[in-house]
Amino acid sequence: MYLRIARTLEGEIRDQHNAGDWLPSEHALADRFGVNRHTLRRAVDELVAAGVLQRRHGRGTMVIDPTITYPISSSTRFTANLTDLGRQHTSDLLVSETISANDDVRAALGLPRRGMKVVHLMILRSVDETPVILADSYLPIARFANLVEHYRGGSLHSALKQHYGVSPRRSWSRITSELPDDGDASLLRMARNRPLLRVRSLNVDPDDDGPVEYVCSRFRGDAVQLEITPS
Amino acid sequence: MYLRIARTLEGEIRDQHNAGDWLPSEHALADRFGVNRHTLRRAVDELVAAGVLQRRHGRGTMVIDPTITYPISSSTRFTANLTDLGRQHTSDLLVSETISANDDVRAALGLPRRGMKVVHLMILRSVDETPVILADSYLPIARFANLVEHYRGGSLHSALKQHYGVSPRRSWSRITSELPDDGDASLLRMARNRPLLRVRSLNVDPDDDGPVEYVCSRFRGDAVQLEITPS
DNA sequence: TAGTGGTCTAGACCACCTC
DNA sequence: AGGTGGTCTAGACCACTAC
Repeated sequence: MYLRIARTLEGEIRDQHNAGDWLPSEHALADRFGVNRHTLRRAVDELVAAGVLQRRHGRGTMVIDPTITYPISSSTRFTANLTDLGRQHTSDLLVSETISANDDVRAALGLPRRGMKVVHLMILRSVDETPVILADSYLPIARFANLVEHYRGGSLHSALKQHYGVSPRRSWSRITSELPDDGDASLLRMARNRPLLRVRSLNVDPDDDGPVEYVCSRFRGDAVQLEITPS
Repeated sequence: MYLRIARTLEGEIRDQHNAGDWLPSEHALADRFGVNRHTLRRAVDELVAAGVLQRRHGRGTMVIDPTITYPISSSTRFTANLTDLGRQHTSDLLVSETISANDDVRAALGLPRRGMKVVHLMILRSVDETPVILADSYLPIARFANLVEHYRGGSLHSALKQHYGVSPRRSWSRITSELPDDGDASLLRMARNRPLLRVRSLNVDPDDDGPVEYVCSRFRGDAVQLEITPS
């Protein structure tokens, strides 16, 4: 019964509601479907788990953007070629700062000592107003002095080439899948219970194979397909 | 209260239980904690969602391997190199049959007509009794006649080489992330709300680049890390 | 047939938010 | 103060699994 109610509700939401709308109260919905409030809650549980609804204690139950939550047609998927990651799409620079490298970054970039400084860039790449990739880039400050001043947005790799004469080449990529934290889910406009593709990769200087950029990218797992072909 | 019970239960499970153990019944646990069965169920819900427990209707509630469920240390992760996929680990042949190719398989293998026959193999690869990869392989029957008889388990690519003289080479791989369905979650002993890495790839004959095998592999996203390095 | 988890009902009280 | 979602209780019946 709760599954039937969930399907009914889901259809109505897709037809009649937009993101941000508030649902009638659980009490009202339970009355309307002629079931106990617990049963109605169980139905809403399903849609919360599916990423369609979001509960707010004391306020109500809100509709989340349904158009992104259900990219059922595979034609709506983005395809990202691994060799092109970090070089395409419109991008917004969210963070640009100099920080001390943590252990992961140090290991990837081969920095010898703790606490060495790196430039941290957080970039959100979008296609047609839809956020697709959220990427943290880490570059050693020793090699890219003043990068924070030189790069203000757009193509990072163009800036690297223009100001430092480097055209990084991908060395390796490691792919895992996780659930997003609140911040990532919000920026990528995805439900917290939908999977996230995480790609960590290292870019090196093609001349000397020295590490120049460590990137941790996050994709909406349901919206992006990574394609790997032999180089 | 249900959160307190969940934490208590989780601690006991990690200390005293191994994967495959059955928990006491909900009725017994509710009695023991002095709460209503619904409250106890709500606590168990948490651990099911966290991937610690798995319910089986009519049988009981089972403990899932906690060492894989919480791979907090990255050293406990499996690493699979994309070029090695399908050639390693111990494997169980779950399904071996001849079927009509669906559209996805036809497109990948370049089969001209609808309804052409392919061999479908479903293989579960495990490491130390832990299921890691679940793979569906599709091979054109025209090229691999009697494969169902020739291959009974073990290394598929050894069998292909021995009986058909082919050593397939990876042509491309496409990676997405999804939530598992019931069957996949059960076979991979993972929670339904944890992410799944899905890798679709095509293997070709190195001699003529003709498609010989289309593979759809599923990994536990939290237990496996795909590594990609230039060949 | 007995035991297990799955669902539904009915009612109560609490915590949170808005007015 | 009144409405919303969050939790707990009590009891019932069903569906599935094992013996």
